[in-house]
Amino acid sequence: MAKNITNPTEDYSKWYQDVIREAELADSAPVRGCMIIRPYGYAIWENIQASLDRRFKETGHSNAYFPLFIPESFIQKEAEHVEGFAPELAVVTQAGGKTLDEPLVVRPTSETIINHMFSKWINSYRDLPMLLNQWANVVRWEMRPRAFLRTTEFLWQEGHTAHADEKEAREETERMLRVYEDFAVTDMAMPVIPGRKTEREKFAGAVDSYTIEAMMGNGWALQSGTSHYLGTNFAKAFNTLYLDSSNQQQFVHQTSWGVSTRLVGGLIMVHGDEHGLRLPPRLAPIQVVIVPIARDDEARVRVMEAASKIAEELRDLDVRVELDTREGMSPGFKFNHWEVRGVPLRLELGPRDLDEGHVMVSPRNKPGRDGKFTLSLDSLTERIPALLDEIQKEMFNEALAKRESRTMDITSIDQLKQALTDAPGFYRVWWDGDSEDEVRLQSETKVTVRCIPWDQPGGTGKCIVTGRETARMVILARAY
RNA sequence: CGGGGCGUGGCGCAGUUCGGUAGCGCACCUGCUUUGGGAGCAGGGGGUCGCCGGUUCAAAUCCGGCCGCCCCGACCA
Repeated sequence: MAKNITNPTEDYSKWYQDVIREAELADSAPVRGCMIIRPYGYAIWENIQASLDRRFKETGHSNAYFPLFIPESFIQKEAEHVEGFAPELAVVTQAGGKTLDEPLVVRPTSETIINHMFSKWINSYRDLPMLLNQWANVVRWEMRPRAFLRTTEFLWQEGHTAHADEKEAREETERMLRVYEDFAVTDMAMPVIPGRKTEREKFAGAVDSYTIEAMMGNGWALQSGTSHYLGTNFAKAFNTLYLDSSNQQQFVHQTSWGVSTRLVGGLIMVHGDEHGLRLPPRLAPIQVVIVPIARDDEARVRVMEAASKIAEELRDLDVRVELDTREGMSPGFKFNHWEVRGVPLRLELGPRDLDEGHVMVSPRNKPGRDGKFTLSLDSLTERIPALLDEIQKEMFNEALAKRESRTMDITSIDQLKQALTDAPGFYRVWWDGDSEDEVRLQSETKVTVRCIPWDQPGGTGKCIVTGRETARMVILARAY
């Protein structure tokens, strides 16, 4: 097995950290909970950004940038918002050698500062909808940091929109969750369950929160993206008003939505295996790596020439190719090097292959000798892009099959407890409980209501906690 | 904040019980031989042993204090 990587079945948390280290995705920082995102990890994030940014623009949003520092009083203007965020704020009280008159909060999210500006910019219904997004870093002083999944400072995008009425704002909320769903499925090859959050799990300050929930390799859930209908809560706190066509003052209806570098953690845990990282081709910084194999100088010249030509031809097709020209390393070492880093396709090219007019192809999702096959040199430009598409689909199907095999229908608390030890995963249950029931369930079993899926099975059943007949099915799981 | 563990070259660790002036594996550098699944040999560089204080002829080791990190839990994207 892979050196230096704990088997995921043995210790999942350790495996996760091992993969991050060995694939050189991130390193720990001198400040607790903070993380250095290394070039390879950052390249994945850049691909995530590029793909999402395109989708945001396609749905009419523009990027802007709001400041890192927010007056402390802003946070306090919306009651639920303060309550939710106060415990995890980093606050600057000293600057420029003086104690500040008003402390500055390092943004945990930007609803307040954005509303402050919206209230200045929005005057008329003609100014609406206002559709903004920003790529930024935020800080939340969480108690329990985990690389990528919950770091003190993290990178994300936060969309903030203002609309004339509830209907339009709710459509936006749903639209953006669908954008996240499509991104997760199409680019991350990560199946997700879109749905609504319960009262207890929703965003501090929102009327309704929606989420996409993904299952990680250990059966736990990862909240992978959220979209909130904020109603007029922030508009009221910040007086964000517009004049409608009949000259009446109205509060705007707002949304906010975000995904973060947490997605990189999701990518690791949905697809990673005992050999390390596996990246879906659409997000892989390197989609194809060519490992040249040469015994002597003469062979080296021949092989390098052929390899360079292949690399060039594939690059012309916008395939992200790396030619591993490093010398003095055995092919085996290189194979492992790229496997740990999750490169979807590896081409091995030596004198023998050249003589026979082909390359050896090793797809990362079928590691080892058994998964290898040959492709003729003249078929590469046609086959490689197609293969990348196939791998993308296979990875999604594999992840979906895994999730389905670990999703069960549960009808009682006892059955739930049994399932938690036997088969950690997602549990579909009928649910008519309230926040208190959720708290009780969590303290008893550690699971939480991940979401009320949009896709409901229909029919009714007995609620797992109250015993009442209900038409609402929810997903329970342990969560990161 | 509660529970557990750990601080010794870049990484992983041994040495601490019983004080004697720091070692192993990997990585790194040089050379030669190698190269189809993590190459071999030879040579080499790198550590005030988390910090402060104490005991002692002598402290990684003993004593006192402090700091930090990791894991598990409550909180959370």
